[in-house]
Amino acid sequence: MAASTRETIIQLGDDLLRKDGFNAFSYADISKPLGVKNAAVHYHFPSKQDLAETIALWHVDVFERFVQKTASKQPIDRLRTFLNFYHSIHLSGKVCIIGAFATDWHSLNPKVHAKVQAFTESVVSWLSDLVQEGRDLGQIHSKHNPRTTALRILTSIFAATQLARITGDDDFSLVKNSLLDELSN
Amino acid sequence: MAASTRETIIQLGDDLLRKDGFNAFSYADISKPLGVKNAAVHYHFPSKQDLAETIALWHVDVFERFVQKTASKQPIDRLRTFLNFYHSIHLSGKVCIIGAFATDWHSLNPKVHAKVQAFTESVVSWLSDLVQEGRDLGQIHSKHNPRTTALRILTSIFAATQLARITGDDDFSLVKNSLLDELSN
DNA sequence: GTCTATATTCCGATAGAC
DNA sequence: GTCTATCGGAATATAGAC
Repeated sequence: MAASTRETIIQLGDDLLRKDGFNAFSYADISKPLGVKNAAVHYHFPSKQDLAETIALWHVDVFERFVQKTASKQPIDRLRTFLNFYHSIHLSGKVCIIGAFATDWHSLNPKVHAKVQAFTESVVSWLSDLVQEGRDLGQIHSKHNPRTTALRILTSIFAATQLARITGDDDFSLVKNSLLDELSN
Repeated sequence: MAASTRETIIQLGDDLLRKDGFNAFSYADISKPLGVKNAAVHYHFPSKQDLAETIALWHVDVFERFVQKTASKQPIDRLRTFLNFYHSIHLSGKVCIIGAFATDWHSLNPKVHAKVQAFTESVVSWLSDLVQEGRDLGQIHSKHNPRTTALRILTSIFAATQLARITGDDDFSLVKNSLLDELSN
């Protein structure tokens, strides 16, 4: 099925947000590829905050599907899939949405904050469960409590998508591979 | 000694850059506290890119002094001081300059990029040396190569300054303390 | 050398056309 | 329901006053 205008706007907005940052793009950057005037975007998303909120909700959806699709995998394989997903983010020239929202935090209103918080907490929670399960099964090695390990995985890999812009692709791989090496039993 | 106007601009610019992001502040935000018109800032820094470049160079200076001041410490204590420095960044409501520049990367010109790359490489290099030395002295425990461990420390702690905006202060401490726990022998 | 008045462009947003 | 013409304001930057 063809993507609706609304869906296309969300996609373009998400790309711009994660490539350039919330304050670096305008509605004109979204309307131009669509072949309409910038004001047309305001019909679908009255304010830029509304768009940001919808982008956050879209990530909730995507992650929910990711969770379901990987639910039957072994914990260590879920981790591998998670890290591969971040690798694709890096290769596409974007950064993780969590870091993008975090550095633009003070430009976003409370409604956006709430959605981003819910999304982030769901990722941390999912990772914590993965670590706990993996440890119970003897697949994952970690001396910290599950949430702490989850935070260490998440911070390292999402910062790697940022750092690699500065220091190069190799450093992304070093971070990614070291996480797997370290956590695998 | 009283800070020069130029120095004050750099300070204000750095604060705004790390609190709100490069595209979220204007010269008016800098000129207002100084009691002058926004155009006055252009005399000191003709373009915003010039200001960004100078901010990057300022961080090179600060880090150089940090390195010298901590040179006589034991590796594990240097690490502790480094992580405490990031704690103060977090408490002041800012994020690490590396992450701030990284998410705004495509808004910055090649001259800024070069300065940020030099700064970042000096931090990674310093951390790598610290890890290597610490391991030789039996103070630091790490199964990866020094650069990889350095990258894991840096990514985790700078992302923690970002993540904690979303999930709260506790998570910053969890990351920070787990790094020390894990690396200390 | 330092700052102000001003130009130009672009931004987010509203009102209203179709 | 969808998009355009347009507004008010803010952004970066230049030219020139003091």
